[in-house]
Amino acid sequence: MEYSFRQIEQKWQQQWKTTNAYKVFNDSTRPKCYVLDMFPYPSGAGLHVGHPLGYIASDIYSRYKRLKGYNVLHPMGYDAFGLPAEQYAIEHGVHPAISTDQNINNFRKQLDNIGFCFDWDREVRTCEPGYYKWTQWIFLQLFNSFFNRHNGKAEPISALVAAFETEGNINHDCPGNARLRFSAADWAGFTEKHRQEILMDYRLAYCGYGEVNWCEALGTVLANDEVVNGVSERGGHLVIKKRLRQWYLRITEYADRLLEGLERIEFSDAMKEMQTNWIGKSFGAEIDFAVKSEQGALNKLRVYTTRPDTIFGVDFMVVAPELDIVECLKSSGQAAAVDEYLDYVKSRSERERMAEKKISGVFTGAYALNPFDGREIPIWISEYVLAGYGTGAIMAVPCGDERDHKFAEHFNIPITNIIGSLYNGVEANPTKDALLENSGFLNGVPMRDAIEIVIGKIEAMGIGHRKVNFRMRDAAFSRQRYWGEPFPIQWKDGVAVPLEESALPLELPHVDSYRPGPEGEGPLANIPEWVARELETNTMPGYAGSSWYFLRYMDPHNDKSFCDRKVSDYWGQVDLYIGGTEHAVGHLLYSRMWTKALYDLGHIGFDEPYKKLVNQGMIQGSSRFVYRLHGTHTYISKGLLDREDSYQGKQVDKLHVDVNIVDGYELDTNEFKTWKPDFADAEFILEDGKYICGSEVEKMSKSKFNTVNPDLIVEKFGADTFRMYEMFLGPVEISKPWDTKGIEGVHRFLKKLWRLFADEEKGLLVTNETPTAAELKVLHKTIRKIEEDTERFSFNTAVSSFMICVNELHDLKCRKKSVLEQLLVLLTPYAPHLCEELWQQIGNEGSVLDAGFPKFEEQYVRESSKAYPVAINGKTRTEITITLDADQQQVEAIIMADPAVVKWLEGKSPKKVIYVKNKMINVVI
RNA sequence: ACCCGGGUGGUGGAACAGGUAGACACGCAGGACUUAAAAUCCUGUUCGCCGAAAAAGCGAGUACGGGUUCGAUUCCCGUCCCGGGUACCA
Repeated sequence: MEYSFRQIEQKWQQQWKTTNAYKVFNDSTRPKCYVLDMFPYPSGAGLHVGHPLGYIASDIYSRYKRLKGYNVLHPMGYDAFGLPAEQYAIEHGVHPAISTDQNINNFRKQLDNIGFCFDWDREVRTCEPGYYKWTQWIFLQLFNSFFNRHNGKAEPISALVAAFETEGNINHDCPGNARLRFSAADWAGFTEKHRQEILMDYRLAYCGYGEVNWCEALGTVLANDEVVNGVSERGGHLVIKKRLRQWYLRITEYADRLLEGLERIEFSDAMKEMQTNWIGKSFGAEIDFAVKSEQGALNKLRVYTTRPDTIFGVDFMVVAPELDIVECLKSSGQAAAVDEYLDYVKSRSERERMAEKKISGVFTGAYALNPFDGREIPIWISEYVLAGYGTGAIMAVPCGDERDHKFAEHFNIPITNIIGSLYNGVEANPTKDALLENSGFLNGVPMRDAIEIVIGKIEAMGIGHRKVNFRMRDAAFSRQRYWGEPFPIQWKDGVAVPLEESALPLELPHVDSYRPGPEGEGPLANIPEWVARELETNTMPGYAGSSWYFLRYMDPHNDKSFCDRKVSDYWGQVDLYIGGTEHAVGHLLYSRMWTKALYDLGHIGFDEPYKKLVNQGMIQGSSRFVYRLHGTHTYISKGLLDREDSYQGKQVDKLHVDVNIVDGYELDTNEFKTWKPDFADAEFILEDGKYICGSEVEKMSKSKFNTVNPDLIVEKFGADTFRMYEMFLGPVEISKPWDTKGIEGVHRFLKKLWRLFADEEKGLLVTNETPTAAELKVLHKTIRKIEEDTERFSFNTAVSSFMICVNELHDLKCRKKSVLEQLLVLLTPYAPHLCEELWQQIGNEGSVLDAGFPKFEEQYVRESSKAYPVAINGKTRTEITITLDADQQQVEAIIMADPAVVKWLEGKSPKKVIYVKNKMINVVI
């Protein structure tokens, strides 16, 4: 009886399917547990070994919770809309629906191979009308709502209209237009169109205008990372900023609640910090500075600052170059320089602008006047100030801000020191603790106090006011693309009119060409019938479907509602969410916002989607390289090279080679010759009879030939080995390169475990004898460790513990059923196939999936003494075994009698003996 | 540039609340079984010094430079390198 994993795994996968072993019901007397993986995008490249890392972790946790008696929801589906499928369609003419379908089938086959416990009856695909009907429905909920700042909640827009009719907007500041003020009478007098324009400025999903990266040559809008140095990545065409009509989500209204919610959820501190920084709440003031300019067209410059206390240290102003006011500021002398600089900035993406180390900027020729001492302050423009944040203009205080300091140094702007000796003339000091100097009426005042004093003063003078700002902007919610959800919106006389609920889903129509429409519109604008119906031609972005999918899994077939309220009340929040940090400030913020809005409107009973988040690290690729003598078919083994790029002084080209035809670092030269036609005539210069490849850690990607298909690993070693090996690689949250070379060890472990139960010739060896104390100690140590490690997602150390357990039981020659069968249950979440097989072989009824997690009993592992490390002055010198109940005096007496300690004391008497119970002893001389 | 994370033997990693650095594996070396190989089993394996070897011992050591502490991989300050994110990749 040998461990034939292939046969065993296929048998149980089939069996579990037949018995519906993973079907989950929405009602149960057992406590619920919802375990979710981040939604995968089904890419054409298929699954590589990096993808399943998180899925295996969540699968283990799900199975563990099931053994612990929970009703576990662990679903899977596909975030199926997206740019790559559309790009593929443009290049190959294949409809995205078809390629997406193929990709999904491929993904599914690969997933099935690994033996996950997903309830596939709950699969969802965002691109199916049955799903996106509800994405559209939720969009309409947002469209038909506004954020009531008085109670901090989303409410129906009808409530706002009612308020406008009776009192105007006196109690409801307009988020889209802060200065808007009207009375009930005004409202009554407005045209319907005007009213709708006003309401648009309140809606949670609204239409506005925004700048995009426009590439005229491609006729399309580009993502930031498709733009490199002002030109398109594909083709190198010029890219400029263009203003387009866009949909937005008013996520900024939720900024405070998104911050507050972080206190109630278990995300890592790093993740909370990233979200907090992204939201970027700051307290400061807006201050108006009088302007002295040649044109005289602008009388004040409004800046936002978090440090009004430094107002006497302002040495220059910086205005975002794209602000309209720049035109009014420039003097005739500076006009040429300003215009030239504006041209430069136009070609720069926001990312490039922020990443730029080189300091650039131009003086406008205008001055602002310090309201307190009348000093003339030159107004500059520079790309380091962005139009979208604050007022798009800052007051620069070089002695207190590093970027301002560098700018001043670069342009030789004199620096005013307002913090005395705390400024060293070389580096800015951003302290808030200095006593102000050179600061008029603020001299001698601590900066912290001065903040309030200045705000009070500018408010009294009517030249500014206290202001809370957020770095976060409203989320752009439309794409000029085909492969996304259509908006359920019609445009009538320039007014957006929502479709009736009964008209949903508004299905994505078929198109013959995926080319963009006219004027930067999406492909839908090319369809005459669509345009004739006055339907919105934008589609929703990738994160629309993924912002609420966790709700649909609860009730995936419901055609009356996105999710029945009773069902969402039962499942509630996701208890464990596993996914990568790359979603930190995108998906994770959007879905939190959607959840809050749905909660406010009474559709669900909780306002945070994910109770606990565990981040999974990336599995990187370990690329392999061959070295070709330039212009020949001769390949040089790595060890023979002089340098990476030269062999005996001649040039060598470094080429990626498929990692799958390399064993460790040794190339299979025969396979290499058949890999690509180019290499058929390859000749090799070997070292020690081998061709040794170079290596590098890179992102796993098809183009680098470093992807490894999990199918191959499963084929060779089995799914159970694959699952455990991925966990054994290291902590789930750490990124690491994939390397197959350690997998043998995990496979050997499973075979060794198998041999505890059975022998190839003799068959089953398990006995009904009573276990010894030593065996029970091993078992219970392992129960405790596995439970602890699984609870804290330390799967790599859990695998180690299993290995230790099996090694020890092997040394004890343990064949006792009562011990071994409990070990099987412990291991089931990690290696379900093998455990189910042996569970059945040793004569158990029913499935090991529901066997119940073993109970740890302390009595079997109790120790009475410990071998203490004894250090002299912090250096461990010897080890002495002492009973655990010894007290300080007893311990001192024992160690003073120890020859090793006596030797190290060299006749001196110790100053102090530090004794930490159950840890260590340190003798200080 | 900014925000977040990471850096420990030849390799992946362990050390969970500041207490024996290197668990568990891979690889490598030696041995057993075998005609041989595979599989399996046993022994050793941070580096340096001492030593014929074994045993024992000494010194150094967790990216680098400082600090706090009886004691630092762990806490604090600074530096370097790598990864993720920076708003239309998902």
